[in-house]
Amino acid sequence: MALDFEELVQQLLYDVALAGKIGLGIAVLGSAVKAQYDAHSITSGESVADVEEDILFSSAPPQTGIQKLDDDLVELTWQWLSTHKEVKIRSVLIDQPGGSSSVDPGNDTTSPSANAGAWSVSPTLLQKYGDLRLTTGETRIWQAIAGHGPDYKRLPLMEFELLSIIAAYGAKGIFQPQLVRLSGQDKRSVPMRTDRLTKKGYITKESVIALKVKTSLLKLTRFAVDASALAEVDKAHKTIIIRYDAWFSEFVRLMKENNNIMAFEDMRIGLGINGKKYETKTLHRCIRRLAQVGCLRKVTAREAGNEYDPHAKVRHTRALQLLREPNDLDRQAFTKSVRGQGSRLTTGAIASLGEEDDGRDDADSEFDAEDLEDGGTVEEAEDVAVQLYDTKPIWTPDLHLANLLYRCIEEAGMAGIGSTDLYRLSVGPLWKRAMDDTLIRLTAAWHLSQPSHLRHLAIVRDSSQSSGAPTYHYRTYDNFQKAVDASHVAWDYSGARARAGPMEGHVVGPTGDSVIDAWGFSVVPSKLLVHGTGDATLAECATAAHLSEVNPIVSKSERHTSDTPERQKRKYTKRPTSFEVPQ
DNA sequence: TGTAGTAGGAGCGCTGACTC
DNA sequence: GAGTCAGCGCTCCTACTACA
Repeated sequence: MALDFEELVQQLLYDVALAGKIGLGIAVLGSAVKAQYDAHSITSGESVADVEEDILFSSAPPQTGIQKLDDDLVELTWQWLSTHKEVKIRSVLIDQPGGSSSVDPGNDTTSPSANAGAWSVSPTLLQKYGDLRLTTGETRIWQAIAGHGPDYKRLPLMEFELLSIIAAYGAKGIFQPQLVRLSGQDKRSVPMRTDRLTKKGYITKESVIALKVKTSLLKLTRFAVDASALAEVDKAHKTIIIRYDAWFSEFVRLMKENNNIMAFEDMRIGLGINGKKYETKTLHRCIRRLAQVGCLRKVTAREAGNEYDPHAKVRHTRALQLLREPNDLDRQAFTKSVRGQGSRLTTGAIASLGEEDDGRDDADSEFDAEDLEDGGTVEEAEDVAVQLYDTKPIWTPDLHLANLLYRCIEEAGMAGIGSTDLYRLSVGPLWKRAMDDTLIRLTAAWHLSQPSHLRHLAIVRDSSQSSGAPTYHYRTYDNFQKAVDASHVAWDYSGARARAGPMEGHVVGPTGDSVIDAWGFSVVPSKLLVHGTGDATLAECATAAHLSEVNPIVSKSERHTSDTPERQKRKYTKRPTSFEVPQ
């Protein structure tokens, strides 16, 4: 159907109003004109000669109106619009909001707000009208943007200003940081106002990662586009845009299609981000947050075996398992951290983590070989998924870690407990390093870690094989003795030495144990002390320990003038690999 | 590769001005 | 006085970067 010129002007008036206070530039006007004609099946590049043959013999009515979109038509439209009683012309050189052309959609030919296919403005027109914008009256702007007349109770002034800027960016939308710069409003107030606009239904607010920051993409509700048009919008922004909502929907769909368990690599391929490091890192964060709310867990799954080669090496793969039907809370967690569950994790939240995550989640190595090698996994009968940590840890910050560990190990009885089970029972995977440190202190020299009268509280470390890899195994002193008596284990090197006597340099009491002072510490022989009394300055201690030989300040005066800079540098940077402390 | 530091986005809550 | 709006201090979270 042909487009009547009056109808075209009415449509363009709407576009001018939609541009709000920013106004419509010549480039966008041209694109809007083209879009209107495209919508009425008149292509801008169609030649008159193409339709001449049809005029006489075609059953279709002859086409009327403008057949070709060129500079003259756009300029004519501009002039016609500018004479309209409701339209005003303003100069961007005087009052352009934000003062940056880079964020001004008024002449942004890539903006899809008014066009199906952009119309490229000629340099002549750009020079003539580039600094001018068409704007219209307040009532028409309100009608176009908000869908109703001016109503500052319903839509406060500051919110309307934001809305008009968002409207000016049309279907392309605008990122919240850009909106802050353009509006000049306080950056802390803008998110709240855009939230209100979303609740009132004026705009859509989509959580995305774009411009290398996590932010929101804002669009008028009427410009909410379907998934097929998203790629075009992304192109218009000329940046990587990660849409959490779209990811989440696709994520859930893929999980359900695969019986709620799926290899991580397959998920990456399914989401179309295989080989994209940046997107993969972001996906890891989303998965971590989803695991934190208990919607899914990371598992290591054994790949289906080779039926033709039963001796083929079993391969494991990183996988994800959906634990329940995702809800709105899970969608929020996928998008962002639920407030209070980040660094301020509650004990309950920690206990519900149920995943292998000790802070390495941002790296691709988060599912690494270590996860596969740890013992204590549970193999599922059906799809051979090996689940890690299916028991909630019991540690809370008000429990003394050493006491808790002793209790867990003691409850394991004569059989003892492996390190993986100990993690699972006590602190979970999150505080692995802290627990490792405590265990090393307790067991590296277990016969010295407790004074003799508390030896029954010592923890003896042994080693065992789990999944083909050596792991530590822990028993209490009494339980280890029982295991020895039952011929299940034998006193190994450390145990034999402990039973043979204390380490060299320690004073031995009548019972063979170290002599301890009133505080429970071993008494240090006087021959090991500086001057034999233990009363010395730091410098004297350093001299006695021969630290001056490696001290760069001391050696500075001895530096030979003939040393090369490289040799001097080596001297200054020389450090001992370790200090030998006399026993 | 892991960690610490930094910058920016966003949310919470308080306060003051304004209106009814 | 109550409700609303706007501004702002403080804080947390996230992504990036430099460095060991």
